[in-house]
Amino acid sequence: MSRTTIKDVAAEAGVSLGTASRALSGNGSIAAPTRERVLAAARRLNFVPNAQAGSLRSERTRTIGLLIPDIRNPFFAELAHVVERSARSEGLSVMLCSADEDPQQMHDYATVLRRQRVDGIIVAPFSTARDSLRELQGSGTPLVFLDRTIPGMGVPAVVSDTRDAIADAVRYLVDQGAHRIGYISGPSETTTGVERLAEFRAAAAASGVDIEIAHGDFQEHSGRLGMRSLLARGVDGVLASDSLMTIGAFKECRAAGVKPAQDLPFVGFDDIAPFALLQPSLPLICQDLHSMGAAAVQMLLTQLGGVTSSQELRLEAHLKLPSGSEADSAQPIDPHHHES
Amino acid sequence: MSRTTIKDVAAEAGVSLGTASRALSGNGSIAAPTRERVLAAARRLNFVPNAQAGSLRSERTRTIGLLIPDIRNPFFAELAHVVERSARSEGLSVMLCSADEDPQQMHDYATVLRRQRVDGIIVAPFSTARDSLRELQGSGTPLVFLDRTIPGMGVPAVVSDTRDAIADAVRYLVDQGAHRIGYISGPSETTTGVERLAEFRAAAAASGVDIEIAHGDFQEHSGRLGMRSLLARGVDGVLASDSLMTIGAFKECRAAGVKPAQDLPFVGFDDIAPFALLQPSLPLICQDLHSMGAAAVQMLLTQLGGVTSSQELRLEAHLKLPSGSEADSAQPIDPHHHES
DNA sequence: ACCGCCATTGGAAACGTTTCCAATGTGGAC
DNA sequence: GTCCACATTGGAAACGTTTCCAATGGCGGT
Repeated sequence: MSRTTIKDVAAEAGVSLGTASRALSGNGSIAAPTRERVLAAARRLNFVPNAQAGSLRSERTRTIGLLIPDIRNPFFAELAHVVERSARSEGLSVMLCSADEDPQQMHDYATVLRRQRVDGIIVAPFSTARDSLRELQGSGTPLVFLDRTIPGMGVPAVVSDTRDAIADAVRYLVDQGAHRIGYISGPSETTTGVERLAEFRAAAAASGVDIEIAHGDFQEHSGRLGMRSLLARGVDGVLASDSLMTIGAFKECRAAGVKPAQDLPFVGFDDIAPFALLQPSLPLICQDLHSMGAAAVQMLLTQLGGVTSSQELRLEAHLKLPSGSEADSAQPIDPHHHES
Repeated sequence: MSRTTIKDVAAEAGVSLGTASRALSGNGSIAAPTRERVLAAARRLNFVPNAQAGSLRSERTRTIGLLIPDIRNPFFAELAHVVERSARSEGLSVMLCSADEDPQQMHDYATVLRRQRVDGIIVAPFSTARDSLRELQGSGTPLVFLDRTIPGMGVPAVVSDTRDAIADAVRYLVDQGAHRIGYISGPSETTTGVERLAEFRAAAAASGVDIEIAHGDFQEHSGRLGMRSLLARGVDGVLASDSLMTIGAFKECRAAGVKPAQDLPFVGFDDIAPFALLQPSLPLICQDLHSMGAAAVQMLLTQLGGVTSSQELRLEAHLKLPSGSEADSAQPIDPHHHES
């Protein structure tokens, strides 16, 4: 049993309960020999402190919440991994919540996290979850938005700046001979959905190319439907605006007997591992996931330190073209194996 | 601020603290009108109970730990999602820990979960983490093994039974003309690594075909190395024993100018979404992820109920062949869009 | 030698729930 | 009419830490 409490440790070490606590938590002054004696006793008794009791008194849980739309989305899985590592290295545990792109579920999770009294929350929000998030904000929980944001809430955010990458993508599609570019957009409830669409429109206008828009919801299925609709509208180039819709669009092409990136100029989104299997490889808009996750944790830490800010950090995304296909790069086939 | 406590709610409702608690938690008898009054008061005050305080007294956290090797592995991402959903529907929160296939990290997480006093833990273990897990077990935390197990620990487990699927895969490769089949194995620290290898050996022996083994570690990189080694050894058919190594093996083929499943008969592992993008599509050994995750949660619930068992549930995996490629099935190209 | 400061320690309060126990009231059975 | 069982409620203890406060002792400065 872990029925061992700090009281037992104190007795074993021959000190008072308060002293034992100071030795174990590292707060308050304590003589080195005493600390050693307590630590030894704790080790001997295989003592593991009760986090509930500690948090109750100290009002800090050393735990943060991570509220993402869907862990099955490889983009968010990778992001979750990065956040988790960063947090861990700061001594924070992460409670992961995957809301299935559903505002109601996001609301429920927000309550769970509030009940758990997490020290702070990193969230990729929908605008339709604004009320739930305001509630959290009102309860004093430090928030950081990641990947997406909700303008006007005064919450600091880490997002990608996709303007140039999308412009590059449009230029690339035009170079490939496209005159009528289809775009599969994300939902208007997300800033990524709205902004990327606006950036695409602007870029297309600058290039003087025709466009067709299919409205999607960042799920694979809508990628399929979007591509189906765009094909019916006779586009000769397509840009999908997230990884799952890229997968869906790709599948639909296949079902329609069209080879994306060969028969049909195509640019996908997010550099997730399995895309590297595709032959010929896909042009992709890549986000700097690692920096995003790490930055979000740092921002949250800043807030936990009592500093309130509403800074928005924008990290450049970029267009990544297939290595050898356009003969514009003489790079080796197998540069370095381990991607991390 | 969420400075509102149950005491405030009690005052607002004009009842004692104990009564308020009974009304809110649903334990103990309480008159319906009283309960309504308390609930109304709680709503009015926007009261969210402090989980730490409750757990401290009740010795239950309504939280379980999920300890998996790597959330970036789509197999585990999907599994995590299923577990999370099942747990949530039982009113349990999940604390997700991703150990990067590293026993030391698994040990650290085990301590974190113990400190958090989670009610139980679902874990996909390495045998090298046996000591950490014994410690958990010794502390009285209910455990369930998922995907992998450690024999002899008396911990209930949910695993795939891959014997028949692997035999089918070997037969398939032979049918494709293979005489010397390469196998990329998982690490010997996992039961999945050991058992699948044994099953492969047995199936190959039964088919009278030559084999070559490359030892991997369930990471993409080792899939590459494994495939490289196997190609050098002149195999004419390959089976990779998990999803990440399938990705690695696939990439290596590409780098070597060999088309897997065309030039080289190939069977991969796990039916993860992006594999569906491949053209021609890959024969895959598929596990019943959904049932596995749900069963693990149910098993853990049983244990939380005080029943100790060491039951091992084995769910059949199966070989899934490319739909039309072998002309053995006349199925539509696009059966149903939404996979969940 | 005396005083005061600081480091160290012990003791106890406090955190916000749940749950145990006792007190009260209400209804039915005899 | 009396008594018992039961439902409901109030009050208080308990959970295991952290942290505040006060007490002790040693040490250097004067």
